[in-house]
Amino acid sequence: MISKKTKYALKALMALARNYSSQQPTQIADLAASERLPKKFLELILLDLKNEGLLVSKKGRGGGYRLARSPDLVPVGQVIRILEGTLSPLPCLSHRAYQKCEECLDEGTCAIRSVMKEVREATVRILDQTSLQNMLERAAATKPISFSI
Amino acid sequence: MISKKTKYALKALMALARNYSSQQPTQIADLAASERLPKKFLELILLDLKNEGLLVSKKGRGGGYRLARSPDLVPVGQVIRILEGTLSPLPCLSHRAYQKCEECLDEGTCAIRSVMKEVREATVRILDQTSLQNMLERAAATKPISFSI
DNA sequence: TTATAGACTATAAGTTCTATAGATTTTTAT
DNA sequence: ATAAAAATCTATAGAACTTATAGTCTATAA
Repeated sequence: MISKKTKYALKALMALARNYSSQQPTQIADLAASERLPKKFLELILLDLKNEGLLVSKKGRGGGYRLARSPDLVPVGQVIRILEGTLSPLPCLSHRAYQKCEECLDEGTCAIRSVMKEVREATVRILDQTSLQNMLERAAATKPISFSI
Repeated sequence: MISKKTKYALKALMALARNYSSQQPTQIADLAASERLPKKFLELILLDLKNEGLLVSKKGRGGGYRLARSPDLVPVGQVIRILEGTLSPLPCLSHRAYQKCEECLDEGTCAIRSVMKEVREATVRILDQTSLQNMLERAAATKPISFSI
């Protein structure tokens, strides 16, 4: 189960992706309001995303946040890795956050690890092939009513 | 990331699956020792699995736990659902533990939900098609040294 | 030089995770 | 009958993580 923090990050990034072509930064307060996210919590999340290179910021009047690169170059998997630490269902399967299972005698023969490896691979395949841009297109495709009236 | 509790449950169930043909119950203390799991914590886990119908128990001398059915009839997915509550990466995607996302205006057009639905489906596909029996076979297949000497 | 907006640090309530302790109940063997 | 064995049940508690909020600091633009 992904955390609210991760979900908030994705919501905010989607909003920034929609504004990407405008070249204008979006302020935290506006993002929080439009996406209905707690403002102070969102601050921390955006800072994190900035420190990981996904966002650029500008202080002072007219400032705010922008995507550091085009929405089609931001895989959802990368976002989740930043917020959750890893995509892996087991610590002993993670590249970024590897940790040995203390009670495990032999990783090489651990069947739990073997099954979960399949899960991780399937998850990675989906999440790293889906960009913010893909997500925007999905939302548009499943929202026909806004256009048909 | 699955919890230690879930991992412990799978380890214990694998051990019980290996003993299934003997028709003899295995005691908590033996399970805890052979799988290197904290005994009192394991008690709670086994009780949970019993209440969900995966295990049968017998009290008193010669008692212990046994699988309620053949290892090939126990999907890993069911075990994880019992311990984690759901396989879903989002509360709004879970059948068993559905919860609306408060900040979400429209589930039908939520792109995060749409991508995560794919992840859930891939995960379910793997975990519900893999039984305890399959796991035992995997472990045997990846452990050739024990047999080749 | 003042208002604006992000950056940073601290804190804290709430929840979940991980685990242990102790008393109780059921069953078997003697 | 009774003693021993083993699961069952209830309570508790520390640690970690999640989900925030508050307040101060720093950079920028008008």
